Amino acid sequence: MVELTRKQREIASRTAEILRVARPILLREGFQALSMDRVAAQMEYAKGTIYNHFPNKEEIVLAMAVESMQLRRSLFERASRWQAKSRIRMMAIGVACEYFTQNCREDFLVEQWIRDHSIWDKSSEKRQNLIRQCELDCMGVVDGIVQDGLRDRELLIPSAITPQEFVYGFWAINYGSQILSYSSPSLATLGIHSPIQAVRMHCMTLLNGFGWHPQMDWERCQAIMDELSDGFNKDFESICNNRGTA
Amino acid sequence: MVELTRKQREIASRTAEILRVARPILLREGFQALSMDRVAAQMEYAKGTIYNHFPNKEEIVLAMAVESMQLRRSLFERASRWQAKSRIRMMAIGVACEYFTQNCREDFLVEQWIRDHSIWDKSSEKRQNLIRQCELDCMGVVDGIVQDGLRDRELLIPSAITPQEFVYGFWAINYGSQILSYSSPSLATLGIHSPIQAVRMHCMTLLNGFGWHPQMDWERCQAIMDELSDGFNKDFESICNNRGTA
DNA sequence: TGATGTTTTTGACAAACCGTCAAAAAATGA
DNA sequence: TCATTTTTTGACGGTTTGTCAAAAACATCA
Repeated sequence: MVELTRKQREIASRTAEILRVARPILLREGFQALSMDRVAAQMEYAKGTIYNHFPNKEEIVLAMAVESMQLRRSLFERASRWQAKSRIRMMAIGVACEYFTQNCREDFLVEQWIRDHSIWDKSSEKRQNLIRQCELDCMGVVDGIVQDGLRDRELLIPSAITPQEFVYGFWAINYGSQILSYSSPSLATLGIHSPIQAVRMHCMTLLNGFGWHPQMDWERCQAIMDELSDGFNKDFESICNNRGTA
Repeated sequence: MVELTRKQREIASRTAEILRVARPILLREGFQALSMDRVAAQMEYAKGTIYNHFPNKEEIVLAMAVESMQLRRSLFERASRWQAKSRIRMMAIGVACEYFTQNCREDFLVEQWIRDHSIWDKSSEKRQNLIRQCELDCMGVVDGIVQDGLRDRELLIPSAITPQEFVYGFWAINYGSQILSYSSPSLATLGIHSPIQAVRMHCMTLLNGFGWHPQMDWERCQAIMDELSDGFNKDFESICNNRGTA
């Protein structure tokens, strides 16, 4: 049953179309403004048809989030394949995070919604698992780099924490920074003009502090990060454009 | 006009009562479940009366957030008054964060809602400013500690970032961790069993990495954090209980 | 081609919610 | 006591959600 009838393909493509229509509504006007009526009207279908694709609007949001997190995972995987010492590859993940927040802003924002329990709980187990899997995969990619660092004796993690908890710190600082820089009422007023530079500096200090070789100073760190940015830009772009094809 | 009539006092106290009723609905069932009808029914008032207190439900959420952020500010201020070297006082802020997340879980969750633009934008300027002020104050408290560290030459911040951006890193890691540990689908599955310990470790490494004296190892760090916890517990508790009196 | 059965689409419908406002009720004060 | 002000009420118009029987479109086969 690999063959799909014309009708079936039509339906499948409409699922994607719904997400395409729903996305700007969610992003620009929030979850409340995203109504089934409105999506239906905009697509010139009856409301019932939309309900054939998604049982409720929460599920639409989760479906969008799956796409976004799969994109993030792709960027992480690409970054992790960089041919360099483990620490540089770890920094490459940071570059992927920066890229994601800056160039895939909409996807980053969509990711936020899944943290809302009332949205999460109304969604199907199937999509919840897809998201869990993505999160697991992302953690796995970074954990792989850490494991390489440990194996090559370029890094030594204190016995008080697990490698995953080590990763968690970077996750938290990046994630926290992204949320704050998006939603905090005017960081500039608080004296924070370049949150991205600040996070770079903190990550460098952390990596140095944990003794991950090669150690480096700010100048060298910036040079490497910029080099990584250049190296990835084209690849990242094509990943962003070709997504959904897999 | 300092004197309030009985009626006026009645009305004022009802505002607080509304928040008391609305809070568990918001926390347990989310923003959508929080309806004016329901609050009114539960308080045995007509809906119009609730609208006399708040022009919409967004404003109720922001009012709750103001309370929560004022509590956070109080905890920060208390922590910052600890008589010790600047670095230890910085760690005291970390303890306040831990306390807030663990013992004032509901307040922490309420804080989240203000990051939702559709809620923020519908609220009154007055409450928005109250929240901005709280955030500014919190930053100010921590910045004060950093300034003391700089003045006493116990800390030297790289010229590439501002003192506020230095603070930002700690804000981000704590904030990010709180959000992740609350909403990430099962951190334990990812191998993260003690997010709080992990954050402690990362903060210690950061503070050491920036050369903030006195430098310390994990054992010493834990000892100090535990001591701070003990020192604050009673004060924090009474702050939590007496809030709203100011 | 046309008759028959299946799948898909449709939009009217009940229930719930938001925010308004004129009228009713309560409080105030002379 | 009665006139004036303040507060409360709940019915109302306009939306939204999710359902479901009927209509339309499609597939299959004689």
